[in-house]
Amino acid sequence: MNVEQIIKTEKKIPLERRTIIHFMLVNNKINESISKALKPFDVSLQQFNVLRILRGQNEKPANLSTLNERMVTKMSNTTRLVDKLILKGFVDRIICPSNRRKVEISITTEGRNILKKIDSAMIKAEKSILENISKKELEQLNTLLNKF
Amino acid sequence: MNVEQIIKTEKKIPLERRTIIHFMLVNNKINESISKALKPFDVSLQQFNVLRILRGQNEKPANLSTLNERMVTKMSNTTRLVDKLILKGFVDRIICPSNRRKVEISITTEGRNILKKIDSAMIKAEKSILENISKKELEQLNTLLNKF
DNA sequence: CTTATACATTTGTATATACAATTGTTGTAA
DNA sequence: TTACAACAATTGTATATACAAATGTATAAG
Repeated sequence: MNVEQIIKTEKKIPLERRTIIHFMLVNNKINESISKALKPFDVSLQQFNVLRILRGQNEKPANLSTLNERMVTKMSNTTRLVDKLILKGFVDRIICPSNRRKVEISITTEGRNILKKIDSAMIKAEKSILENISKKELEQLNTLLNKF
Repeated sequence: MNVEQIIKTEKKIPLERRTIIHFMLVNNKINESISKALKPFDVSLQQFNVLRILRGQNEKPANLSTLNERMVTKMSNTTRLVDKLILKGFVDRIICPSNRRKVEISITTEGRNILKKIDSAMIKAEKSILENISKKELEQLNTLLNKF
């Protein structure tokens, strides 16, 4: 991936700016790959993220603020994100009996089933995204990302 | 930046997946920084990108498809993005005389002025994003990003 | 017990973006 | 020259997201 070539400029970009642009370009590519993998299941990246969080709770439901805390990309409207998942039948939402201000969101069997199907597509997407990166390079990348 | 801590999970995430999540987290942070830097100027990241492309043309106007080609994050509606910039008085748009299907978009003096102001805010944001990264690490990062 | 404050979520509204269909223009083959 | 395909941008529409205000509930102070 050559930055100058992709954004079609002949100018020399300072290393700092170039790195940030580079970063965004790679991120776009990653997002495209993953969105494409999710498309057949009619589930967005954010929706998938919520489903995965709920599965990770093993049976224990989560409330909205917990979901928000754990999402990779925080959203300013998790209510409506959950609305969509309810419409699709992948999650349930009930008012928390011990604190009626809160809400308890849990994944349904149907939600677990779709997640299971998505899992293999996701692993495939991840592999294809990282196909040119060795394990050593992955570790190196993680070390660098830690510095941000 | 510790991935597990940020998304608040105790589970071990496989290195591939962890790297991708890590990547997204850093990207979110970068976007936040830059958006915050742009906020006082009431210009979005994409709008800023278009302005910078137009400035890079030195005087030569660009048409829509050229803009789209050169944008870091491609959009499926550059027309309306340009509409916003016209409303703000930062760009002009005329129908291309030699080919009336095309359009010629150019940056106005006002656009150049705001860009000049944004420039220093942007350099500051870039510096703060990369404050913990040495030059050597930057180069290392670029090498790794090239592999995607 | 009443009132005020903090909390958790939802709703309203504006804006942004994606995608497909449409419009208007140009090039080209008969 | 006409008819048709290709091109470039715009428009319509649905969906996504951001942000602030509103709703309903719990907690705490007097």
